[in-house]
Amino acid sequence: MKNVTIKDVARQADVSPSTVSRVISNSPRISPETSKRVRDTMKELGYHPNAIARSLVMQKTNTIGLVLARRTDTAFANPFFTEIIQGIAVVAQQSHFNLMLSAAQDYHQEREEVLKMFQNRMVDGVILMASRVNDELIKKLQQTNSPFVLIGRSLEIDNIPIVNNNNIKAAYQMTDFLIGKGYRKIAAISGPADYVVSQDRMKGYQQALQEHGIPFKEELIRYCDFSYEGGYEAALAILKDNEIDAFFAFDDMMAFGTLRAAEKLGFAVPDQLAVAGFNDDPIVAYFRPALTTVKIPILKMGEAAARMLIRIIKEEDYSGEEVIIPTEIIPRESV
Amino acid sequence: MKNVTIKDVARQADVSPSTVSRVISNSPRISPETSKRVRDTMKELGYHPNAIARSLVMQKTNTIGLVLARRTDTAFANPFFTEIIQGIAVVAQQSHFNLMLSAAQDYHQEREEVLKMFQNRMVDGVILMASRVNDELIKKLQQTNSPFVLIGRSLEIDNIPIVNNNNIKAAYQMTDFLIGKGYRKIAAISGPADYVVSQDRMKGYQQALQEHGIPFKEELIRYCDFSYEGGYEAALAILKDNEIDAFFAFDDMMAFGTLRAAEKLGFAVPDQLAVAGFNDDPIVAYFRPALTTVKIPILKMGEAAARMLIRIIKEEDYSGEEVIIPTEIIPRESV
DNA sequence: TTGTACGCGTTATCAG
DNA sequence: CTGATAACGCGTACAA
Repeated sequence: MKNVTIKDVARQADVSPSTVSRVISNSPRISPETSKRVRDTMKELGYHPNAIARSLVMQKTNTIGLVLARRTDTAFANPFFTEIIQGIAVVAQQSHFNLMLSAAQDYHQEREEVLKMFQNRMVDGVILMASRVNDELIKKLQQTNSPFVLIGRSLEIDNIPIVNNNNIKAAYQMTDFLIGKGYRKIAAISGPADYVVSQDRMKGYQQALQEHGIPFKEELIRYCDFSYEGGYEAALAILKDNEIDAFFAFDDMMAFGTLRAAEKLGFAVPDQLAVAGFNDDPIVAYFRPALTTVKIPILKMGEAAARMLIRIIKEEDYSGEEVIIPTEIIPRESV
Repeated sequence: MKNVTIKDVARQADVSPSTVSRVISNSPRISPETSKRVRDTMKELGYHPNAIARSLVMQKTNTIGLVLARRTDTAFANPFFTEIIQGIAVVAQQSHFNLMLSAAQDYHQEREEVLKMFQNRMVDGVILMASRVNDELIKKLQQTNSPFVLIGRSLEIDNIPIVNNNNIKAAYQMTDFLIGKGYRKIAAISGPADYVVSQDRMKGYQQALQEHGIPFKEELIRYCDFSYEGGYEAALAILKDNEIDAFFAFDDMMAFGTLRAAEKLGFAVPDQLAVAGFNDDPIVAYFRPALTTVKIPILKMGEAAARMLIRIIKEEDYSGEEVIIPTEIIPRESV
């Protein structure tokens, strides 16, 4: 049951290991006969190249890393992440890259995991989904020339490989859409304040209000987790002390929570209260009332990120760019 | 920017490479002074062991593989899989194992992917989530002595490492529960017929009917994808030609589809028609009417599988076992 | 307690 | 067109 190596093939085919190696890599300077003979013995012996040994000498692992920088439970509960992973997995597959997954419990651990992946030479590059501001991890990766691509981070840092949607614009448009529908007292339920997505969406929300001459009220906004429970509690809190006619939740799961909170307090949606979300998770359309939301082509973002990373790894003189994926408002029943 | 190796450390600390190696592996026979000196220089030089090189010599990758054997879109759309992944990821992390993810588009490609992982020596073992009957992949893995653990496969093959829930029993209990509630004309919506889970749940369903003296009717069962759309269409088809008082869908997403189909045709749930699901996906509780379902501790199954696989890999004389995770009926509004 | 020499499976360089 | 030989970075008998 011993593993058959390049040497075994060489011996059997009566050539040197180098020749076998050349056959494997389709080297042009090799006679058709030997090539065939070697290929035959490879089949015969059931030979498969050892990727580890190859990695060692090539200094390339053909592996990309992905670390989820949230408590894994919240990360996986949100369909957003699984869809991103899906996009990445498919592209990796097509490009003959392996995908290494790692889950970090918090922000600090994410840093450790990412650095470890590089330090142990397990990956050729990573895709980062963490979205906090002010990340020294980024600097570190830049300093050490470690290939990486960001997903969903701010645009404020320049010249950095990133796949994003324009959160400011999207939030602006949704808010504008709500105002156009006649809503004036629009409350906002945001994700954690230190996430760039939260900040950007908040900006767009405020911009739209301002342009329509609607005063921004601090008491109409709440920050919470990107979760059903977070949205639920936040909505209850806002409804308790304020009279409003619409909710704009910066995430679909939060929007669901909002929906149920409104329902619980006896508000009819959308007649007495409108609710809008963000993401267009696949599950959204199945709920009642169906959620009006901002569609983000999440899958495409994952794919784009993977493609960019692989290109950065492969091409010496390409170091990534900024890709903005366009969003779209999906009107449904909840508004 | 060159990578610092064991040799660099050795030279700097004025010892031999083997000594450094011993320090790394905490070899007992080494003087405290040299140990300290070596450790210091490791820090000083920013040394990190190269996992690839280590893998090559140790013939261990410390990596477990996971391949999703569905069209990736359907795989990821179903929360079941993401939760399994989560459980696996957490345990892998704790055990200092890497997790390699791979997505296969179909049954045949799954086989290729799994074998490739082993042939290229990328993994020490794999976790399989494919659930079709009669799998030669399994045999192949057994023959080649490749560590693996199954999740959710049949119990019919003996002596095989597997984490499962007792689908027959669970389906029996849910059907029995429905009958106890007074329902008699219970239709079943199953996943694909060649999946073992489907078959097992169907068995339990039939057993319960039989024990209560209720005749089993072929026209009251339908097979479809594990998806919302599948359940929706199946329910419509059944309702079109039959008069029934309850649906038992063998998956929550299908149950949702069923729910909406009933709604569409004007049936009030649960007053005119009961609907029961399977899995207890986290999202279930948020729907209206909230779904009565069979709770499977999915996360625990992932964890158990990962733990078992790692133990198989590490312990020479342990080759896995059969772990049955208990299920539980969660009564909610839909029944 | 430490150092030397060899091997893990491949690729690359340099001769021939 | 092909074959030695030397790396890649590390672990480990065997010696000292």
